[in-house]
Amino acid sequence: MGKPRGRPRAFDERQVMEAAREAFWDKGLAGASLDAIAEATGVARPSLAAAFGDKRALYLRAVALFVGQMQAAAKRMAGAKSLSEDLTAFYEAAVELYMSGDRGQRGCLAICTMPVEAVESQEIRIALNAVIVAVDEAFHERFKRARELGPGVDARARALVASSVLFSLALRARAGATKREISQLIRAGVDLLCRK
Amino acid sequence: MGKPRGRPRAFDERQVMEAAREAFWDKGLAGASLDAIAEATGVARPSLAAAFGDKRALYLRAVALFVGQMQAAAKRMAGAKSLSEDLTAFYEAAVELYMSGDRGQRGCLAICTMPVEAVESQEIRIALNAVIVAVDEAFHERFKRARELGPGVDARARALVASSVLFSLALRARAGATKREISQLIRAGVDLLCRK
DNA sequence: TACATTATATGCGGTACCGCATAAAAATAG
DNA sequence: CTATTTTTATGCGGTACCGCATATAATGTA
Repeated sequence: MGKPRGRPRAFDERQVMEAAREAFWDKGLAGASLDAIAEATGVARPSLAAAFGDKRALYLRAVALFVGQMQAAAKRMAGAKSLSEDLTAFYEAAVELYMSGDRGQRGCLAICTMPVEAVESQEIRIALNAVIVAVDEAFHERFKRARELGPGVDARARALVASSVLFSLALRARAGATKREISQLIRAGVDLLCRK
Repeated sequence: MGKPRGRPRAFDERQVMEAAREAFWDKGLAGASLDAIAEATGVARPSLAAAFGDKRALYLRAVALFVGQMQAAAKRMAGAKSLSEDLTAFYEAAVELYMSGDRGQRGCLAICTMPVEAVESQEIRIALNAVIVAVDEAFHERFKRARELGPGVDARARALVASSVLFSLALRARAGATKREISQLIRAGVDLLCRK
């Protein structure tokens, strides 16, 4: 493929996406403004619109970027160690992300900012559901391989509860929970999830 | 207390609160407009401001109204029946509320609309945390009384996971989960939470 | 009946926001 | 060098929203 025809992009698409992710992570879809993203990146709004579409489309791309990073972390859970070690490692990696950010803890971009939009926007509702299902399936995969649990254990049921613990961590982190409280939940969740 | 001095209220405060709750439940704080609430109730905006303060104050009152209704439902969990029956009954009562609404499922007003505001507004972050803690404590009370579980079981740890299941139900309902999926989660959660 | 008090109704001011339209700029292709 | 294509920059239009200020109405009190 040769060089593109017209005037080249003057901005870095990845940089804009990261700025958008930060803005939406802090304020959600309704609370964030394209003006702020445009100013933060030095890109004019019409350029954003041409490259990414409208505000909602940019938001959904930012969510996808975030989810992709989460899924990369989830692969560390692929069964290298024991079930409880893998679960703990994944929860801790997630919390690491949830508690990052200079301006305080922000939880999960998807779980903490999509639900509020999910009633008015079918598109976002479907995307949110896709995120939830993906988390369920990631845990399901891990539980299916868990030989620590007897054959009578329902891997699917465990996965639903494991997802719930993750969502809870996401919410609590954003609500300002301490690391100590977070750790207690991780321990309680893993302990219960690994019962025979 | 005698009658108040000046001109009497021409609107029903409770009716306004319910309209506010509906609006915020659907759209969240940023997405809902005072204009819409004013129009829906026939009350002019300045009257709302005089009676309830600004938008955020009205939102927090609507959340308090909702949480109060939830807590009333939680008291049904006071230990009348077995642990698993009480947990199931409470989850089902909550889900009943989460899946109500003509325009589709809305989940929990607090869990689904407060987090997005919790980064920018310390007031809402604290209020959200208070809701979470209240849920934790409600479950904690119930687990402390559960004699089905041995004395070695950590009631506090169980409560943290039980809360997580509730939050998960709230999120999934808003994401459009089916009643079947919701039921599976309740069953999986209760089953695990009642393990010895 | 006159006054004080509270609530209501209307309207203004300012801000922020999104989307689009138009014109200029920067690159490639012929 | 000209034409074409794509991006950029500026600006306009319209909408929605919140908060406040002012004037009016309705009630209790003297």
